[in-house]
Amino acid sequence: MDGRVDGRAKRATLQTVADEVGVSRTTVSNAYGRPDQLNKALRERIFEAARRLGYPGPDATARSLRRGRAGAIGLVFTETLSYAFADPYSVGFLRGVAEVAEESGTGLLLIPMPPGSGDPETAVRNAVVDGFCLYCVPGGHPAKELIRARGLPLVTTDETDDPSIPYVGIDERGSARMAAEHIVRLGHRRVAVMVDHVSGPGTTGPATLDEQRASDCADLRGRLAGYRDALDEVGVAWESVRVVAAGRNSRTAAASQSAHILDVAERPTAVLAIGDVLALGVLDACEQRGLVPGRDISVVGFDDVPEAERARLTTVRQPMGEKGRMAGRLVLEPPREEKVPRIKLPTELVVRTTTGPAPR
Amino acid sequence: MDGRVDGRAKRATLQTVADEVGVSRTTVSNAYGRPDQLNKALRERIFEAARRLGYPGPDATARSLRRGRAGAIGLVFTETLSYAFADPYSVGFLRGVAEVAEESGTGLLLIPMPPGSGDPETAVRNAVVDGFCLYCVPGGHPAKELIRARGLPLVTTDETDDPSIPYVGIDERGSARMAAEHIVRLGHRRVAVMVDHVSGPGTTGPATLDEQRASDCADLRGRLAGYRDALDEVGVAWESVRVVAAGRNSRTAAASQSAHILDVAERPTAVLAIGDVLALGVLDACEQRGLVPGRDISVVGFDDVPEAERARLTTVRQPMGEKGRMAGRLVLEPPREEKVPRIKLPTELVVRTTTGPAPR
DNA sequence: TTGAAAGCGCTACCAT
DNA sequence: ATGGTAGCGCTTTCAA
Repeated sequence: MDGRVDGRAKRATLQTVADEVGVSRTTVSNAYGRPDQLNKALRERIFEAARRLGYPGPDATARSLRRGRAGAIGLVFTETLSYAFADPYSVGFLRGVAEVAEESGTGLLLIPMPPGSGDPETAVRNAVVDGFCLYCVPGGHPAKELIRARGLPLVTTDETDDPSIPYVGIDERGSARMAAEHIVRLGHRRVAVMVDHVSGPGTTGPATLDEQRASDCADLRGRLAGYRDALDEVGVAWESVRVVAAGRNSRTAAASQSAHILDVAERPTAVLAIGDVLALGVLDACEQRGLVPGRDISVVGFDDVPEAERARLTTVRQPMGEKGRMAGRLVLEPPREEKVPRIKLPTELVVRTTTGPAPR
Repeated sequence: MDGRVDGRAKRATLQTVADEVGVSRTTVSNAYGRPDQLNKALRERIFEAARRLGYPGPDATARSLRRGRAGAIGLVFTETLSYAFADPYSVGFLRGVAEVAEESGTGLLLIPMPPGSGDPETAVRNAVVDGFCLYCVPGGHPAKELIRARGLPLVTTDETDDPSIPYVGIDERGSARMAAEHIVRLGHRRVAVMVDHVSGPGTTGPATLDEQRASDCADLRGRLAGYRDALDEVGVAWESVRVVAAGRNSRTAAASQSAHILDVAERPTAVLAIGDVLALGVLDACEQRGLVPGRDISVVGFDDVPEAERARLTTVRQPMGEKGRMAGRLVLEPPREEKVPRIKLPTELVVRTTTGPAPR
């Protein structure tokens, strides 16, 4: 019957103000949204009445509903926001999206969707947005279908997604290959790989081949395949490559799990990390052990986060900001063509001082 | 007349599906929102019809309007999101807010409101949120009034704000004083201060007393006052303290503006930076000049960001995450009491190796 | 278990 | 320059 029964407090509305001033709702609405549609004096009178009545201005939700525009784009994360913010790579991507959002007066709705917490369906359903960026949402994640189902513009940054979803990213495999080729060219043959996690988050230590293949993260699989490509080329069997999971994408986690790489007989001479944050952790571990990167051991990262330069880390640079900007634009102004955009941005090997010739 | 004229595409709605299945809107609504209100078979039939008709599920905006809940809390920034994300301190705060938001299935709407870009009024008015966190919004910023006017729960982290706004923060002045007292106790008397900016962003170099006083950022003024307290105590005239603006809160900016501190006759023996990011920049500049922190010059930061530990930076630790969590909670469940909460979280001086006795 | 009615608060359109 | 009308798409209450 009456919405008020829902427990909402009675509040002043457009109508209240209109009645008070003795004009129509339209006019009050115009006072806020189209100042040029009424004369200044009336507008002032309306605002004055609004103040008196404690009318807070047009309701944002109602306005969105009527206008058919939410004024926000949704960023979906499957990790906790805490992690998302913690990695400078993510931050770079977000900055990119934010830039284009800012330009069009659009907000960014962060939609946390970590494994245990809450119901992904509800989170997606209730998000008041004009489109979504899927950001590190693994292939099989339930959120993906829900989001598609909402029928809003959608962009993903995850490589092997459904080809019907617009995509912006990099050539994961080729880029990883560059990193590994660099190492191989320097003569390294005993190589280890550091990843965040293969199966669920939290799993640490060496990962079996099966586990690697089972990873739900396409980007990860792509990078591993790239490493493998380069190693195959020189006859290094992938089975001989120890793949170690840090458990999560954190510098300290990587440092501690580095024990599985550094403290073993026949220590690898090179470590490929699938992200700079992990690589920096490996470097920390090296330092603790008195190993000099570039001389005693070589370390290559991925991303080229700001901190990588300071650490003189050899890494693969990907244009994180540009990725974010492209993704943002694609959501804000979906191309009308039939063809689904699939954009690959260029990457580049940045050689600094953490890599050097393989020690004999 | 007809809303469709607005240019919106015709889409399937609840009603469409209801008609197709031959039930009422209520029943379809229940199928989505209250599964226990109808039998399984009917629910399936409804979903099936929805699929066939391309009905994307209940519209989030309409649902929000009807329910009176937006399902998001607004985070207002007056800098570009790019900067906001770039500082680990901000990130720590955001992580805190995110944590409590996640727990209650609430999203975070980032509302960019940088000086030049777009209209703050529009941004605030259109934000579909249940409350706001004001985050580094200077005292006189127009956004503040607009947000208040919306009448939603509101929390600020900026100290000397309107006392009618719930506040969570730290004792800026006392904390800064701790930092300066530490320096003073080590015998330093020639002291410089590094700030991000006093007046508008972008102003760099030494700042006059008038400029310092005119700063619109209460936190900054509080910290400067704290430094001054400690220096006054030992007879160091504040006029003799060179306050240098980096122009913005960035490590590289601080490094380059450090010239105004390090490359002058009678070089200061200690530098107080109002944030760790700036302090790290000062350290970079010291390194370039071959100055050893803790021996040739002392540097103190503020915040205790993760990077500070790695750099062995002496600093004032503030609980950024806790600040965020408290702020989030205060917005999500505004206390019903009359008294406006004003929470000050504890801080702590963390002495590492960038400070040492004043060189003679 | 299902449905009819009653709006949530607003803005676009057209007419005056 | 101002107003009347007609919904935007949904959920809730109450009754059947």
